[in-house]
Amino acid sequence: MRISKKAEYALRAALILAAAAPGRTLQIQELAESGTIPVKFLEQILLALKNGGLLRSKRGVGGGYQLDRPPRSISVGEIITIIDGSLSGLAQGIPTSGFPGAAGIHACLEQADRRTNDLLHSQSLADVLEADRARELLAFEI
Amino acid sequence: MRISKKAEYALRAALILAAAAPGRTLQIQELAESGTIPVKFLEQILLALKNGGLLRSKRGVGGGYQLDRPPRSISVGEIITIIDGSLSGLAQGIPTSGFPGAAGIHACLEQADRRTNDLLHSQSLADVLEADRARELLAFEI
DNA sequence: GCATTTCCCGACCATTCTGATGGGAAATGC
DNA sequence: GCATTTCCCATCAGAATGGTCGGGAAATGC
Repeated sequence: MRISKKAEYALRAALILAAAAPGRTLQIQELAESGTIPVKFLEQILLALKNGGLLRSKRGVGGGYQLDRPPRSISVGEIITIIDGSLSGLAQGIPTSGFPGAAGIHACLEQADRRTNDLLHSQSLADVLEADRARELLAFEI
Repeated sequence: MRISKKAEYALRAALILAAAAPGRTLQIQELAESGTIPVKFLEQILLALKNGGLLRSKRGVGGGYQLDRPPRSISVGEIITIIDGSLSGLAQGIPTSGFPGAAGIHACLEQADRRTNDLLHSQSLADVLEADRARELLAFEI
């Protein structure tokens, strides 16, 4: 029913990378500080994101991480899915038969899953950052 | 990210009650067998549903449970909410500031929550049973 | 008054999940 | 060859999940 801390951290890190100057690499340390994330925990997360095809990394002096694709083409849903395995699996494990309404309830939950999936896969990191800026502007005007 | 087993059982029990002849009371034993639910566990669940204003109960010989309202006016979302406390809290615990995109990501997840909430609160037990019957009919024609 | 059935506790338990932490191997740059 | 930084596996404590068990009180029907 919730998003895992791990996925939350992954989103933070991805957003920080997305907000950084394009082409710039950030090290785990910097990301951990900017996002207030435990370093070693973040390490695992970045690794997962890398293996998920989202990040590119470079070892050694001057190494670090950067997004492997433009922020416009990376969705919130994709990140959560990489980390948590799935996103909003309300229908997971629910039987499709065995008692009255079984198929119906499963279909219903599946539809809910589809909706959040669609929404979160349609929101890119760029969208999120823009929403953030729009919100700041609004706050300023008030 | 998932619906708890408890909520799943609650849905089963509610649907079984909804499918029964109106006005008929079912005992824990019957519900447990029809829904394949551990009896003592179900007891807790029915109690919660009763305190949530969904069920009416009667003690003693010939006692049991029945819905306190027509199936048309009880939603899937209501049941899950009573048992799990909330439904689809993707945005729960996500900060609204502290790093670039924080507000944006929170807003995004909140929107997803609103959508599943709307959907599941719009689906009544009656709807679910009907969907079930429609599906059976379809299977028959194939 | 006796059987039945819900009500309502509270304790316990096994397993899994979550949120980390630690230590070393392997690249890389100089 | 040495510092740096990622890679990767192993482990761990604590919480949550999904129950189980027991027992006594209170309705209700006969």
